[in-house]
Amino acid sequence: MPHIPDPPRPGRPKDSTKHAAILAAAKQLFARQPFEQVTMEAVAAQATVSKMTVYSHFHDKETLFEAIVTSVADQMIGILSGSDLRDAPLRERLVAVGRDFLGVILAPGVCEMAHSLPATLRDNRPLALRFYNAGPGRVRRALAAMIAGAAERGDLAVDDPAFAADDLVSLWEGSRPAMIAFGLAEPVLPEEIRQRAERGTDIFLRAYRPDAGEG
Amino acid sequence: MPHIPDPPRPGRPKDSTKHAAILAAAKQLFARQPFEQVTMEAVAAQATVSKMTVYSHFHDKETLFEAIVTSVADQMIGILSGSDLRDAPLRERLVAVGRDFLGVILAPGVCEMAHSLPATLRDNRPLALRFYNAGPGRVRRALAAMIAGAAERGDLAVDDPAFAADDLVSLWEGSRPAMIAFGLAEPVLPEEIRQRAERGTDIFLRAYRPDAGEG
DNA sequence: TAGATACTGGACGCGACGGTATAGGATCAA
DNA sequence: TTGATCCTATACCGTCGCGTCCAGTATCTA
Repeated sequence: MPHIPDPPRPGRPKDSTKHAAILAAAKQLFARQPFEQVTMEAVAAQATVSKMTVYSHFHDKETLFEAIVTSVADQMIGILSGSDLRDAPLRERLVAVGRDFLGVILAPGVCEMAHSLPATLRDNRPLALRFYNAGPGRVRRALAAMIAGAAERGDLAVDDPAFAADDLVSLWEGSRPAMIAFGLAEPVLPEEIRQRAERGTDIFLRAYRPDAGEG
Repeated sequence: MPHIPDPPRPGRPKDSTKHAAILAAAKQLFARQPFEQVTMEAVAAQATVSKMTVYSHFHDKETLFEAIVTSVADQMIGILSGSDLRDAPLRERLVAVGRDFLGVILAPGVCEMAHSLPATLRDNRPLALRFYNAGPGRVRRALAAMIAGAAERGDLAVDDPAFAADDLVSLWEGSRPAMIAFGLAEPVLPEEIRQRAERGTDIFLRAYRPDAGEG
């Protein structure tokens, strides 16, 4: 996404801080309420900006929403593409990916939104796909590759790396995202994220360790 | 919930088939769209009933929604309270519970709704709690008890039965519910439910088998 | 048969919200 | 300074959906 460097137009330029403020306000509101319940007036008020300004930066409510989703997706990519640790032992690599993944998916703002997204995105397949591929999908693909490599080296006894990656992610998450979405649990602390990543990884390794004799 | 047997009132009695039709129509619509997008007119049309009739049976849109949630929750309880199989081997018992659970949670109508519920129920804790306790919560409690029993008998090496139950449910579900909610996958066939229940259970048993030496 | 209630269909009041219009002040480049 | 554009504030329009009212008809009990 190369940011075209403003072809110098006459008149007063747009205030990029307002743009950011609107984006931040919308992100916060969409995280709390589903699409229909977020009013453009509320976004404007939250950003301490006139409603007209909102419409001057984002033509549409849907355009604004898509900008949010895209932004979160990009943020996910940024965080998740860093965690690899080429030559650390397998467990450490998995735990690191798990920590990053949980850090994103359980973040105070993201988690609630992630669970109100489906309802809104069900009739917007392209955007839904993009979001999924930037977050959960990306992690699953990376994990499947790591697992396949470990299997070839004989470090894991795995039938299908994709299934195994799914298992690992599921063990990391547990019921936490659902509970948060239901409003039955508070957002997690970093300490719990670390514990979940380690616990899930250990259980995974125990289930798939080579001497378990599973084809 | 004992159904009070109609204190005989004068005049034409309410048509219970209409009541059921409204409930069914609403269940179908709420499964597809979030709360705000379902119009009472649509419910009436779907039930081939006048809008006024809808309001005569359910005072409110929220009342109707709560009736749906309650109905689904009761249905869950009905299905899930049957699966126990007192003296079958552990694996068979777990697989049976898993099949029932997945059958409910991945059912064509329930799964989509389950993922639009949180957004609607976040400001209705009691109802959210009731739903959770009737479905996922109930299963987790039952599983924790079964797992604790197996651990006492030495059939499993488990630190915390509640965590372990969480792991098992997570392995059963995988990413399927999320994918369906995002509209990126179709509702599942019974065959896949069986496979998931067995696969998840086997992986769980492998991770927690006693000779793995985990405290 | 009479009285009471249920169902239908259409019309409608009302509030909420997305989006537009307008007018006036602010801020930039030339 | 000028002209173009941005931002604000407010008023406004159109629509949509909830919930109600009403007049007419159907159905039940006594």
